[in-house]
Amino acid sequence: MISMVNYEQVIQLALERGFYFPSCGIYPDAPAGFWEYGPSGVSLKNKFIELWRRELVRRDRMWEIDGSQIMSQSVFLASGHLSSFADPVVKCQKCGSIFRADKMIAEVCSVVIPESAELEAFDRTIAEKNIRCPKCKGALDGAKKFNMMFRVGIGPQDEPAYLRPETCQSIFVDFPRLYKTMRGRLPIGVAQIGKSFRNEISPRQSLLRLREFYQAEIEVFCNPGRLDEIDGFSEVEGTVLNIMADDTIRPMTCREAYERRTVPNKLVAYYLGLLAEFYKKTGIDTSRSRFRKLGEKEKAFYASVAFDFEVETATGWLELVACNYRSDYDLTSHGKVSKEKFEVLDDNAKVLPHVFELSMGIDRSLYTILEHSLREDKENERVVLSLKPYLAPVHVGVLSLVKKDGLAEKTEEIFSRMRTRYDAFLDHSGAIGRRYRRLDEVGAPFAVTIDHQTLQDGTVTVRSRDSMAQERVSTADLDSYISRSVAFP
RNA sequence: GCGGAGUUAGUCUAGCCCGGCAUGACGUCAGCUUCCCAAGCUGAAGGCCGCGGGUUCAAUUCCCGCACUCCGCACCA
Repeated sequence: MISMVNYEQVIQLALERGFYFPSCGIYPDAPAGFWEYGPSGVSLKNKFIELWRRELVRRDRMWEIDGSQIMSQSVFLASGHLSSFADPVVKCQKCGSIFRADKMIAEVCSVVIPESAELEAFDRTIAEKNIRCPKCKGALDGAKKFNMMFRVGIGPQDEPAYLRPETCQSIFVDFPRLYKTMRGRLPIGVAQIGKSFRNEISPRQSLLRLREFYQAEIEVFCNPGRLDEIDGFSEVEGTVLNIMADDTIRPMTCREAYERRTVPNKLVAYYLGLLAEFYKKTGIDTSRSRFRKLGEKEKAFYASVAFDFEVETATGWLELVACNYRSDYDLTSHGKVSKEKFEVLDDNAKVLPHVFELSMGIDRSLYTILEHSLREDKENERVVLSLKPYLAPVHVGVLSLVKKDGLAEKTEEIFSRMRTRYDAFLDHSGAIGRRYRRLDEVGAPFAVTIDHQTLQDGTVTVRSRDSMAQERVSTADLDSYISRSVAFP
């Protein structure tokens, strides 16, 4: 009857209905890992971002900024990306093949050299063991670092700079100014939505692994001595988190998670709670989600505690948000390199804030919303995108039952009253059932149909997407009906 | 990056072995008809058959290279 969908069906819908599609598609040299959002995708994305603003930024009274995508070399010297965000590679002088140095050496002669070792270590082993190109036996060049950041040259001097590999660096860099000018008090969240860039070796699966992608990041600056003093904690203490630690998933409330020390402090428990409540409202099936506590080896080098928020999709468990307690790693290193002071006054004492981060992948979240919302309704021979009404690219379709007898004109009159307030879609042509099905596929929760009775008594039918049920509504009440139905929660 | 499979209209697809004007369906658009759930009829638009090279009188078809997509592996701040 109603069946779940797979990855292919989501891609198909995305391509056919203008959600997203490959970038530069008409040219043969289109690079992998770049996708664009079409009209339906942009509309969904904008609404998703609005929900994020409501549920996280405004709810927690965070500051939102919008930083540069290109940042100076010094930023990444301080952040560690210049040295650490890179893989060691060697190139064959003869056939030009490129290999991961550590992997190739381990494979050929079983000598294990850590990825982060000095480049000389790879060169030395290659020379000692006389390692040649595994493909053509040619001589190998010296090892180099392949940095995953995109380098750009600025001005005629080609000054080195980089496309940011994560949005949060501008938040750290801007923190001292923000704190002074915005009258800050700890704890304070600073949020940012924007693009980040990573030169992935092998981008895959459309929106799931991109070279240019959207992040919504929140950095919460806090006093490490007062992590259990969180005003809003009572608001989320009953919120259930599916926490996965030691390979088992256990649902527990934020309060339980904190009291059992599964989550280290109230501040982290509070933000995981906010995040869980946000995702519930996106329409993602959160019964198939988990906060996976990362083990020592999996964590990023700056994280002392880390949870990945993951959701089960047709492609397996997918990481949507990385939640890292970054301690004072970032502010300390930016302080050292820039000589800027990052200490602030809290509770009459000077303190270097710690940072807890929620780093959200927007593209992956949108994919998951589509996958979890898409249904094949075999009984009614239709494909339905059951998006939350407030996220739907089209709020309401406005249809004339037939074009003649003045119905088209009446329909346009009703449409023009709605079009600046809602994402409304006007359609006169074709069989009415076909037009309903088309709207079902872009997730429009309602369709308003103007028929002969409309001309007599001023009522229209409102057909709802999920139930296909219809009711008559007076045109005088239409605005409040739709506005109530598509309002954010 | 490695191994495998693919790439023909918006989408899916036939043709490829065996070289000779590019198939069909769905969708889209217009008209007629019906008037509340993908009905029917008529018509139309839409393709350098992924890109580049080679063989050939002639390449969607055979050969080589590349790009991209998908699946596994690896990678994944």
